[in-house]
Parts: sequence; C-alpha cells; structure tokens
Amino acid sequence: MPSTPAVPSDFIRDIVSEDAASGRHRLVVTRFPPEPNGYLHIGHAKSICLNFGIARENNGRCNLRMDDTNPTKEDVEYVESIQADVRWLVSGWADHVLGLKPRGAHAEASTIHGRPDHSIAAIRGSEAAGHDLEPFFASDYFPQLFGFAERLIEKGLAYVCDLSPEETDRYRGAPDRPGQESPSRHRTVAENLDLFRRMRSGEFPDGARTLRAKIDMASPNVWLRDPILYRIRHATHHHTGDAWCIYPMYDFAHCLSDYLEGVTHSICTLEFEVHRPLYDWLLGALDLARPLPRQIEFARLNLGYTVMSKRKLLQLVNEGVVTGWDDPRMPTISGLRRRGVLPGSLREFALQIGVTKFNGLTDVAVLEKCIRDDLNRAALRRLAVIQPIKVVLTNIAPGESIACEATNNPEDPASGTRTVHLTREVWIEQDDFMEVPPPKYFRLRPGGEVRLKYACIIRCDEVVRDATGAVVELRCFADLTTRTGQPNAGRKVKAAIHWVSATLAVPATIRLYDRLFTEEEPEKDGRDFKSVLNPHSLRVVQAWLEPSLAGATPGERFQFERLGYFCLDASSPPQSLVFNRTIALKDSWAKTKGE
RNA sequence: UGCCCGAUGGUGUAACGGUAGCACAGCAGACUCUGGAUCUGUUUGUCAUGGUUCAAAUCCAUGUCGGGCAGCCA
Repeated sequence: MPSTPAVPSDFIRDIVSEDAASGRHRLVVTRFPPEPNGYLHIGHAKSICLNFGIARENNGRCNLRMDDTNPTKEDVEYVESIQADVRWLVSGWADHVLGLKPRGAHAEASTIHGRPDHSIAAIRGSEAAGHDLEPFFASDYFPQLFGFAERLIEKGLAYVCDLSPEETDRYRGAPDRPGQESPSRHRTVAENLDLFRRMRSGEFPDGARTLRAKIDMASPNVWLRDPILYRIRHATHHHTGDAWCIYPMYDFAHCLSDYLEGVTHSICTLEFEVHRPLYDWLLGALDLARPLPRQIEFARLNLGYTVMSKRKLLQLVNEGVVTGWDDPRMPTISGLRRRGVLPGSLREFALQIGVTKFNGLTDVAVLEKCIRDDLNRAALRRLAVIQPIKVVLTNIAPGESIACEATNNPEDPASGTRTVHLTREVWIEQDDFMEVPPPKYFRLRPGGEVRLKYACIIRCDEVVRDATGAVVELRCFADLTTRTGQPNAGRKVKAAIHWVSATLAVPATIRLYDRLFTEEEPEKDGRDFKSVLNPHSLRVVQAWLEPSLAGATPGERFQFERLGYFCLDASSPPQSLVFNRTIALKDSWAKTKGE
C-alpha cells in the first residue's frame, strides 16, 4: 500500500498554513469554481481534492461555485452533473467543509467601519441540516458586479469603449509591441455612467460597446492593456434567464466573486498566472473593506493515454466516438464512476501526484495502482469465465453437485465465504490450457494437473477435437481427495485456475475497456488526437458467471478472480447482466509470455 | 521575438545553505489454492557554465530547453 503522509504538504499548503498562522483570516476559505459548460474530469478531481483538502486540513470551507458568466456556452445539465460529481468525490471525506448557500440566497449589503460592503453567507456541510442548499453562482452576483463596475467608472478607472471586436483586437497590439489607446478612453465619468447603464438597459446590439478597465495600453502584460470587463450579449442565461443583456468577463467576475464569498485562497491553474496582476489590480482599485483573496497557481494534470480538455472531450461525445460524457472510457469523473472506480482511489491519486508548478505528464500506472489498491481491499471475489473451453470431469456423475467453500475476500476475513458447486461439466478459460506449452507455463496441459480453485486438482486425460482439429473439450479426472478438508487437500500443484459450472453458470455481457488512445501523448508534436484513437478501446464479450452473481445490483463491484475488477453497469437491464471491466489484474505471466 | 513561469532517476514528487529521500514503473528473489495481494533486495537522478560560501539541488549571473500569455472564452 502506498505510504502517503496523513497530512500532505506542498507549496500551496505551506502558503495557506503561513497565512492561517498569521491570523490574517478568520477562516480559511477556498473554492472550486467550474464553468458549467461540460462535465468534470480527473483534472478537476485534482483541483477538488486540493481545494477541499486544504479546507479540511484547516477546518475551513470550500465553496462550490458555478462560474457562469457566459450564457452562450453553459447549461443546467452541466450544473447538475457537476454537483453530483463533486458530492460523490468528496463524500465521506470533506462533505463537512463543502460550502453552499440557502437556495435563492443573494449577496447582501452591509457597512464595515463606515464603509459599504457586500458579502454572501455560506453554510458548511457540517451545519447543513434542515437547510435547502444550492451551489454559489457567479451569476447571482450580477447586481453587485454591476455596482462594482459603476464604482470603477466613478473613480475614473473604467470606461465604455466603442471599438468593434476587430478594432479592439488591433488596438491591443502584440506581446512584443505596445497597444494603442482607444478613442473612447477619455470620456467623462458622467458619459461613461450613462452609456454603461444604457448598455444594461438593452439599448445597443451585441458587440457594439464594452466596458473596459483603464490601466495601461503599453503594459508588457497584455492582460493589463485595458481589459474588457463587460460585453453585450442578448442571450438567455441558464440561471438568470433574460434579466441581463450585459455579462461580466471572467477576470472581473472571478476576483469579485471570491471577495463576496470571503474566499481567502483562490487556487487556479498555471494559465491564469499572467492574469494575477489584473486580479490584484481590480480588487485593489475598489477600496474593499474586508481582507482580499489571494490567487495561487498550480500545474494542471496531464495524464498519459488521454486528453484532458472539456472542448476535446465534448468533441468525442458529439462525434460519437464514445457513448456520452459518462462513457467508461472517458477520463471524466462520471465516466470513471460508471467504470467502477471508487472515489477514494481518485483522492489517493491526487495525493500521490502532488501539487507543483511543473507542467509534467503523469504516468497512468499511478492512477491504475490507486484503483487496484482500493478495489483489492473492497471487492468481493467471484468466479467468471470469459473465453470458455469445456472440461468434462469424467469421474463425476451427470447431475451430481459437489459443494465447495469459496473465500469472499482474502484481504478481508470478515467478508466470509460462500458456496460454489462443482459439476461434471465446467468451463475454464481457454488461456488456462495449452497443448504444447512454452517453458514456465504452469497451467493445464495434456497429462498435466492444475487445481480448480476452491475445488480440487484435476488431471487432463484426453483432448477432444472437432472436424477442423480445434480443441473443443478436455476430459479430465477430478481428484476429490484434494478438496478442502480432504486428506490430500495440501497437495501442491503449480497453478490454481478459475472455473464455473457449465450447468449452473449464468450468462452475462462483459465490456472490456482499454485506453482510448494508442499513444501516451495523443497530441504530441501537434498531431490530431483523433488520429490515434484506439480501435479496440471497447470489446464486448459474452461470459459465464457463478450463479451468485445473478443477484448483483447496479454499481456493485467484484473481482472476477484472475481476470480483474468488474462493476455491474448502472444501466444494466434487470433480467440480464452487463458488467464493465474497471481494470484488469496485474498479469506478470503476460510479461513472461511476451518474452 | 516582449512579459511571466518552470527544470531533481524512465515518470511524478521531497530535501527550505549541511547524508539527494519517497512513490509509481522496471529488474531479481521469497511466499501464495488468484502468475493477484504481500514481503525482501535492487538498477537509474540535481539542465549547462561560471560565481558566492567551510559547504550549493537550494543563493547570484549567463545560457539551454520546456510551458503560458495577444477571446467581447473560462
């Protein structure tokens, strides 16, 4: 088992600890602020674990906030899925620090030391009983944000600009070339206020005007070249409907949303590093009454054999490469869940990979190790045969059934045992028999012996072929004195293989998943990620399962011995069984065999 | 090419001027009624060049390489 320190440490946690120790804040508050324009993926899981982990370690709070300032890209379907995914991931670990608000609550005005202020109250999971709660929405702050914008205008720090999108682009200059001031830059405060209010009342069409901060068109940081704060968009918003036709930009909305919620540490990914001066400028320009939040950036997750952007994942969904956002091959949280991954595995993964500013590529083996470790401890063992070959046990009578006791989970003695029945005809895996085996092959061969796990040792006496010469049946002798509790139970053979009774087994459909891409870096050297899709990422096969599996419930996970971990699909129809393979067991024989 | 950020074994990550450690992967072995799990051992590393210092992965300088930034996206 991986030995991860109980209290993780990284440069961000160090900063938070120092701030907490300095007494600068009453309570450590972080936030997880996804835009509801897609499903959450494992990269978001890293961020969730960081933000909720910090809140948890400091007995603080982590607000879930929809960063929904762009009505044309967002949808309620996404806000629903995001909530479900966050709750699932955090459940049993950090629910108590999950910050939400009473449904319908808005930011409220107050006065602090004679200065006007606005803030919104949060309720932590630990005090949530009896409340009807919902996430925070940046769009709930549109009224306050509008007020902050007016304040900026009044201070001469923002102006309404008449430049068209193309002109704005041209005037911005380039990273190595200063920009040029907009002709609108020197309007009076009164004129700006009037124009901004008319923008809001719907007097102008999309793109006609913007509100911009007045900073420095010659700044080497292009985000300080009079960035746009508001744009006109006559569009219906998923949360505010048609109440607004101007919408704030990310940079303006984000820092102030953090402030309104009392966020102390605003943790985001590296691409926002160049935005930090703007984040600080905006907060600094408004003379705010309470301590300001602080932005800290870390490297986003890159994982081998997958892509990690919502845009590309959406493309896979839209083009039918996968069946949906929750296709078990997707690196989405919902995909991993449907695949059978436990939330604790993802949390452990986040701990293992750490948090830095180095933009690296994480080996999927780390994730797989976390998934296996978790499932190894939790999953009940069952017997199943995927590629069957028939074995006839010649010394067992037709209709005879021999009860054998099978361990449910060797890692957890409390899980007890169950009974499996040995009959004259059983299925074993085709891989577990070879007529002319290579060296070091331990399984069944003509004249050889192998143990049927939990049952007895069998000896292969005869190989039966069909007209084409293909092996269709093995006739074997079952040494019943080698059963548990029998005199020869201790007899050793080189291998124990899995099996199911051919007469009692239940059929099932099994979906065998493999990585979605054939290359560890699908987009290496600018190549199109769709050109390296793995055509065998899904294989559907029929299998035979031990009868006890007929009662499995959707979402239930098992280890099919020697094969891997499997999860009854959430949408498995009641009268038939559909299992998803979460992950195969490590197979050192495959390595030996491969050379 | 302007600005910002980064660089420690194959991969990811510690060491906060004083013994380069951990995890994953790999390899070898032990054990095993799962070729799983477990256990033991083990290969491999401070981007380069200067400087400061008794002492540098760590501080400074220069260079190299990698990433980010020029949406009315977030």
